Amino acid sequence: MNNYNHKQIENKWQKIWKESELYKTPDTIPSKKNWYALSMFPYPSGDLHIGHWFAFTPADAHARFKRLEGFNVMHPQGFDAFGLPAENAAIKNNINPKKWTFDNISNMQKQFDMMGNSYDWSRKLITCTPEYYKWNQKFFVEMYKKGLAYRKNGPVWWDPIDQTTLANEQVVDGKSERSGADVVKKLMPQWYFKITDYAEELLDMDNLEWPEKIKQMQRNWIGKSSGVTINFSIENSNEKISTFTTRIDTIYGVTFVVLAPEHPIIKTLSLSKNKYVKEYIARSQKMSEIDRTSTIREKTGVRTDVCCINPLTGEKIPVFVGDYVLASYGSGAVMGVPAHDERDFLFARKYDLPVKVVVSPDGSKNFQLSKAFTGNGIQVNSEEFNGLNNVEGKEKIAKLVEEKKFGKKTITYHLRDWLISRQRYWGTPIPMFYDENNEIIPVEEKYLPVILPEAKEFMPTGQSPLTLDEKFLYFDHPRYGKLRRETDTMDTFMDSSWYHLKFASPGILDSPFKKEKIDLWNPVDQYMGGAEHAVMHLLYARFFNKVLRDLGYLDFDEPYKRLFNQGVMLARHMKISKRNNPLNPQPLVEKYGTDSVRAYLMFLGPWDRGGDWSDSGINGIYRWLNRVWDMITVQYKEKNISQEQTKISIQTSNEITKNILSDMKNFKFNTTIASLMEYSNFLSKIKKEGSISNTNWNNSCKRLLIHLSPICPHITEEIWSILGNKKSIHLQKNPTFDDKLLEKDNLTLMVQINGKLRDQIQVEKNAPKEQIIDNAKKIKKIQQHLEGMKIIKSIYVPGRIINFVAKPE
RNA sequence: GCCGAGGUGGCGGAAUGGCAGACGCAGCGGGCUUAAAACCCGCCGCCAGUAAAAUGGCGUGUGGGUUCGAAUCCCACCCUCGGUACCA
Repeated sequence: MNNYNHKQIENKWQKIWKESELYKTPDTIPSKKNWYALSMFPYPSGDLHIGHWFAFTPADAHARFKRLEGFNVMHPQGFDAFGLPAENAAIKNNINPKKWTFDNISNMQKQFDMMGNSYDWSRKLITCTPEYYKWNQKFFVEMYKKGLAYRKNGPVWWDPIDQTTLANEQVVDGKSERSGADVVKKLMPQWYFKITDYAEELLDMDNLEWPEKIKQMQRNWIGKSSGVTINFSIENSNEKISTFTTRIDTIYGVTFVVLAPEHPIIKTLSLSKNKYVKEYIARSQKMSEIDRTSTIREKTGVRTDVCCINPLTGEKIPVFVGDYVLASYGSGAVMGVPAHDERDFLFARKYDLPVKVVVSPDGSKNFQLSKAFTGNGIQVNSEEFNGLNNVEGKEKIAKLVEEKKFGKKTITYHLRDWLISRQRYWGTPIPMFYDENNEIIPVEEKYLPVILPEAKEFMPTGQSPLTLDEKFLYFDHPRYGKLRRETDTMDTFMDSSWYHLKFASPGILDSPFKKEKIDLWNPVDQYMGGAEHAVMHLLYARFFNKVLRDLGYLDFDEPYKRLFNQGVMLARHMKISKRNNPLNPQPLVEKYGTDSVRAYLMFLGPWDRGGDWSDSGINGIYRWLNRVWDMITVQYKEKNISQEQTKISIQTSNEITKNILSDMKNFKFNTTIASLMEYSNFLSKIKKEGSISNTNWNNSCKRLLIHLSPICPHITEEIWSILGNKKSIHLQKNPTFDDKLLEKDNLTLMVQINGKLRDQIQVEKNAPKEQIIDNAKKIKKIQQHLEGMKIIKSIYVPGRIINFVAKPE
């Protein structure tokens, strides 16, 4: 028999699978249920590195496993092809972004082939093609007509390196998530999607089988908080300052009110006539957003010339401007309660403002504070509410505020509307016209797609490069005459918000997708990808699903039924250079083969944990696959068939299958492989002895191969065909197990004294408790340890342990 | 600060109330070989003990607790990673 030649085998089978269209998925197969296995599609950056392998090959193994379980599995792949890197490459190397993107795609697709994944490439999609982005545009127009897309002049995050605007989510620590630049706020007209309309529904994730961690992150991001909006009237004015608070129970403790520097009332009341106020506001606007939002920074502010009135007490309260108050949250103004809010406490101390305790932990009025007391307690100094628990106080005071029309209960969210427009070239053109009065006219469907024209100039200027294209910019409309086009393009998260639908319905040109096909496959049964998309892609896709539902395209509420996040593959302590790139899997594939690389990535540890990449240890996997190859391809010879070994081998086989079926289901590839290694070690011992029949041997080998096939699809397919099987191993069914066969006649029980292991004992399956305990007591070693002791209790847990609790006599 | 995950041999990790360290890497000893690689066999937590064994003690970040019994459950703390942060 030949030696294991991974290179030849992998080439051979990849070619055969392609030619026979083994992984092409029909929409339905009678008697099979559909299963949609989706990996988050990649950005075509140029090369697939080991991180991509870590994301995609275990996902493929899981999809293959579902196939063995008897599902009709669709496992598609495509390219998230719009985005900045293409444009940056264009600027840097003077390459056409389209060419750059498509070159990368063809290169990456070759690398994808090397992985041996079971992709149905007939469903491939590339988001930068007009056939795809046309539907972005159609959806956009429909959303506009429903009031879900709107244009607003607003303060937006501006990335000075990428020269474009960013959504809230794309700003991390005051820096651009993409470029790393310090972002600044700019006032510009922008397009938004009204994701906030769906905030409440997005919070409902009870029916999602997602990691709790991701759900929690989304909940935090949406940031629901309920409280009361209460209005403070201003002395000698008809204006009111409305403030939002979650602690209406502390209303009697308000000793000042703080406005955000951007608060509109500052203008209305001409508060900046006061030169200190004017200077303060000017200074805070110059300050970078990172400095302003730094929590370590001292809270500062400036006193204005006006006072307002606490509607409940009638007290006169000074009004400040302070940059620790954010214009974009709540109502842009807060009531200052220094006794019960950390920030207000620091502010009050700095400006020597009174601190009035209204909630006290023990109910005493003269409770002394060294810092704010933010816990629950008893209302004091709160007029008619004194003596109440503040939780109750909160309810009662809120009721009073509503009755007296001082304000009303309010719910606010941290979530802001999704900023969708980008002043960049390589994206979906936003399908809108403007007439001479700057009135917005959506592009009619017959004029879609608005084709992204070829461009020559990509230098970021703050305006979309499309502005420079006169031919694109103006349109002679039969009804409206000469119209100017919108030149902004869409955020690429638009593309990934519905791509999973397109996979289910490929090749359709007259509509985004066919509903009958969508319903066959969606929602996605198993979505797999990195946790870095927890609050962006995954939230947008959920929002978009609900929008499409409300537009009548879909009937279901959520796009991804189950989600699994693989961990991050780090490459620390390693220099990445083009010549010697430790992240490039190609040399490993050359040396050990795809199957070894796949198995090694899955063997490293739990998939959701990730780890520091190192290839030490892959040789162990390679050696093992070689042993499996030799063991099965070299003829088995019966020698002395033993009933005992036959029984053990059947037990072992059943046990292994039971473990593997459960581990594979739960993405525990590492323990699956460990079980397979154990099984092959066991079989190789059997082979040396020749102690089971040929039939049993063959069945065991088949079992091993089928279990291994999702992880190592090539070697298993080759051995499978060497064994004479005509139909692909990837079209087989999982081996089964029988719980009855797992029961053993004799068990080994551990014997403990006071919880310390002292010896073990063989017992018969159905032996009575008393007899077992009695026998255990008689063991020599146990007797030795019990010398001078008295057994006060004997514990017997069937199938597990015996424990004697003993004391000195 | 807050939310979440985690801390186990030289390394990756296994065990989620009952044999700690499965499986593998590295290492050590031996076989095969003129030799090396490959391959095969054996050993491999720490300390004490022994000619070698036997054997005993200790041991899952730290300290306490629950339990006949804890890596696993509870409390407090320390550290690492991920997320988030003046959200009123």
